[in-house]
Amino acid sequence: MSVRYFILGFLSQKPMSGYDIKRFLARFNWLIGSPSFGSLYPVLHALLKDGLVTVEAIPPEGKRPRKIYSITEAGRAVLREWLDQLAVSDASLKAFLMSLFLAGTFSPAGLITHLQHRRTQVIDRHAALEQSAGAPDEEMDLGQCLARGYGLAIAAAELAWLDSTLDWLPQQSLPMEVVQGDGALLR
Amino acid sequence: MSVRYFILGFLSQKPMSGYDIKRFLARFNWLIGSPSFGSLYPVLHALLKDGLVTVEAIPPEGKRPRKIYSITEAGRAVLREWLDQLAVSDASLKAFLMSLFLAGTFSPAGLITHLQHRRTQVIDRHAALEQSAGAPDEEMDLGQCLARGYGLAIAAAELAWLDSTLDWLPQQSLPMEVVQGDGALLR
DNA sequence: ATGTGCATGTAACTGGTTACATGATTCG
DNA sequence: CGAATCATGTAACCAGTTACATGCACAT
Repeated sequence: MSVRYFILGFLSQKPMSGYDIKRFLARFNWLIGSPSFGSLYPVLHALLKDGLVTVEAIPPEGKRPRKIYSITEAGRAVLREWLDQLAVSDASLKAFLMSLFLAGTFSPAGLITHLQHRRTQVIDRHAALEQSAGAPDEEMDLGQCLARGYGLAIAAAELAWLDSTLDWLPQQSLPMEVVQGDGALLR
Repeated sequence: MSVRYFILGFLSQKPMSGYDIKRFLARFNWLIGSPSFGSLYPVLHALLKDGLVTVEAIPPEGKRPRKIYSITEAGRAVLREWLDQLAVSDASLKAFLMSLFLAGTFSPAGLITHLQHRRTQVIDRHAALEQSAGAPDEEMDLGQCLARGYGLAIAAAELAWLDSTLDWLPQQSLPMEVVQGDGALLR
């Protein structure tokens, strides 16, 4: 049920309609895929029933009203919980990109920790893939060879991006809120 | 039903057991995920029922027999059909990596065409993502900014890999069993 | 002898898709 | 005026996961 938390995350940024969320995600369709309306709207209804979001039908100047959803405090708590568990798990590319979208809900320090954690994961995977050629008993055909090279390239690119972002980020987050004293990851 | 064709593709390389396929795919778990046994074995049974594969219980030196599956001619035809349709569709990263695994089932010329087609797709997506900053009416928060940069980095890396592979591939005279061992192959 | 890895399998569940239905609005 | 886009929704269906069950082999 990852769509649930993903929606929750978008709504934590600003109130949106279901259609807005879909349209926004379409841009990253190739990387992570975007949920269909057939899953989006029911999830929205479920979130509403659970009290994690609220609706408001806003008629924009004589137009047909759009249903704008807003996250509640309970919703924020649930989202925070999910992010915490995501940070420690060995996340897929999809899950990580999701967490990136929600960067705004992290504290500055928490975000940096999150990226650093991801960095060690990527390094591990890159090393594992590189080693996979060393197994001499197992022959690699063209397909395995290409797939391995592709994976290595993606991992290397993500590592480079993480490094440059981790370098750039501290300068950006200075004007933001001060880190919480108790070491909590999230704002 | 992508697992079906994926399995078919692996079996087109060489006969394997279900366990073999799972173990092999685990390496790329972070990129594309690997199917669980709960889906793997039933699919294998279905393929068998449809006559796309055959089984042979091979007892390795007094050990308990393993079920080795082999692809049939009908299976090869189905796989080819799937690959054809995949090549023209706007494939996700996952589907593309799948097709890479099956590079051996392409003709040399067909593989190059496939990669070139992918290349234009990646260029388009990169351009689309880059443009998404230009929209002045829509403000980008930190999360959208990071996600966009991440997507751009991945796309750029894939493009670079495609270029170098397309450059390297034609020199590889004859198809199938290529090199084993050293990782400098795809550099 | 007991635990861990190999190896195969099944049943229940569910998250998500496909396909369909509706209506209002905007554009050529 | 008709087509396309915006916008929301429902129901059937299915792929794939989780959880469980089985049994052999091998090491500690």
